[in-house]
Amino acid sequence: MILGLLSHENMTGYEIKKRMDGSLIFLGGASYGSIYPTLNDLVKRGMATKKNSDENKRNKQIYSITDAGKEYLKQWLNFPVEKDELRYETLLKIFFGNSAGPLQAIEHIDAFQKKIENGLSTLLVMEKNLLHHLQEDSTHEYYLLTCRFGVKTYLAYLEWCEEARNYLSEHDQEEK
Amino acid sequence: MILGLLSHENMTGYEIKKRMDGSLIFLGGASYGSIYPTLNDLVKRGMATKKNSDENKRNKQIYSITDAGKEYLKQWLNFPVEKDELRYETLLKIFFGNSAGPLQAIEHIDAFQKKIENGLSTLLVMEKNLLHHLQEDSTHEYYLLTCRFGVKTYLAYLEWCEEARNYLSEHDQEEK
DNA sequence: CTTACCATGTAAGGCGTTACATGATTCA
DNA sequence: TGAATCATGTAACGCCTTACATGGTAAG
Repeated sequence: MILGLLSHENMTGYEIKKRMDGSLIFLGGASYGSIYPTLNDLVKRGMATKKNSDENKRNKQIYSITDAGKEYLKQWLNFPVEKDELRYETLLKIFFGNSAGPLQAIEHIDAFQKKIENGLSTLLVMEKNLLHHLQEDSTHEYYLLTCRFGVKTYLAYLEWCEEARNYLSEHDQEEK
Repeated sequence: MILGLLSHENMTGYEIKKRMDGSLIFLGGASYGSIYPTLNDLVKRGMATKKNSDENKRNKQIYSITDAGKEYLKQWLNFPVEKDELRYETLLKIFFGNSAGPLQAIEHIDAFQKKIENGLSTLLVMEKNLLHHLQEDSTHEYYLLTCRFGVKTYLAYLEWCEEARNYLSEHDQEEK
């Protein structure tokens, strides 16, 4: 992922982290404790270079991808996908929800729904922006596809939230 | 998750692994190298007991949840969700797809679609079974909700696959 | 009789997080 | 001037996987 980001533009470790925690959170995050060592490893392996920006006294390291790095990235992209993994604790808590009862489950669904609604509105803004700037850069088309994936799945999640809540509250009434 | 499984029925480590890799793969898997030590840890912490089944000469250890384990599980279920994480390598490869081009991206989408179609048909079978046996056990209602989540999201994925493939193949023609 | 599956566990190692340590700059 | 943000890194630790090591049983 870091190599991919560097293929789009030169960045510092700090900026990479921000990107991963921000608009790309959808693709997965990372901590400084993994970003900086990875970056240095990429340099060691000849896939990136590190330049000290002297713009300020700030100790700012700007990383750039090399041709070898681009080649490696292309190879990785070419390679079949190994792992697609969804790990939703919410889902686990719903699955074992019988131990705690419907009210607990509904609380988890409510919390989940709020998170998803927030994520969705972010994605919709991104989508709009991408549609505006599609012509500028062909990478934007791929961003858009990823974004659309998010929009569609989040809409499905929200439908599920409604359905599940209705199901559980009906069941809860029967119990009384 | 192991504690949750034990709350539903007594099991061996081997059975737990099979369950996690089978119908519950949706909730996440685990290796023996994490299951057996966890099981022993649960025993050490008084949350489960281990009984040697003497049915055969087979060295079969059957684990059961204790009251303390049930209590701990309930507390965990009560606790707010900390992490819902989706890590789809497919998505990452689509996002950086510009480096490899639309044909590569379409290949990843095709492979993804096949995986999802398989998963969906499994989920639909599960759903049917659950609907048949809903009355028997109230845990089934929670299984059904989880299953419905899968069905809905997988359908959304498949819609996305169509959309993305169309988008990319149009774009590919323009390039020629 | 041998292949596949049942069954349990340990050891080494990889990967990533959290916490720590440090310091500059910007803005209110 | 103090808080927030920019900025980089290391060390300890936890968690998990892979690979190894071992053996029983069922079915063809």
